[in-house]
Amino acid sequence: MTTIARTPAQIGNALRRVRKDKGLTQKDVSERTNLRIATISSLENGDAGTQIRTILAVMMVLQLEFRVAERGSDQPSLEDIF
Amino acid sequence: MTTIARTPAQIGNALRRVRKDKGLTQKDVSERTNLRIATISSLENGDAGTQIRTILAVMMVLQLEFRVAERGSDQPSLEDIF
DNA sequence: TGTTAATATACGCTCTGGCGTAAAAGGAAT
DNA sequence: ATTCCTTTTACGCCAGAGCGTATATTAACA
Repeated sequence: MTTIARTPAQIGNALRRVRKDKGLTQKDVSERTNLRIATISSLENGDAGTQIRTILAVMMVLQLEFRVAERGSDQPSLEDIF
Repeated sequence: MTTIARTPAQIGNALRRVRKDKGLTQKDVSERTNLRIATISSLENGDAGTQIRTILAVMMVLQLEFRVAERGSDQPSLEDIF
């Protein structure tokens, strides 16, 4: 699954969804990143001031990565083709 | 084009490349985002402390978006299929 | 090689992110 | 309802991001 994220809120929502899908709590992520639970909460709630190092640390733990893509270039999925 | 960005440096490089491809200077981006040139420079050089609002503002101007993707899920390109 | 554009750095300032810590509020069960 | 887990919020603190401004440094290129 790949989700578009153009706003801090969209990033936060995406990370929260993945975290829950993986059965992890904010505390789990907190421990594995050495970030405060409050920081994870803030990020998931779309705080625009969150530093990129913080987001990337959480994404690392969730085994996620960013892809920088041109806006509007729709991502063709295999389902769209076959 | 879609580039993977797992580190602040990779994000900075991707944004710099796209900016130049579009024939824009840091000053151009600076004016359109109301961010200082110094901030753009810092971001492009991979400052891990850059805030997500700053990165997203620049990406907006460059008509870029993030995609949150599972690490290791290779992005199949049409060329790979046909 | 000298001029101009572009990028990188620096200084003082204000604001706030994340820290440590703690408490409050929500949620999901029995 | 109460217990337990999870998430949110709060407070004082320090470090640093981005601001305004200005000056280096580097890059192009006549």
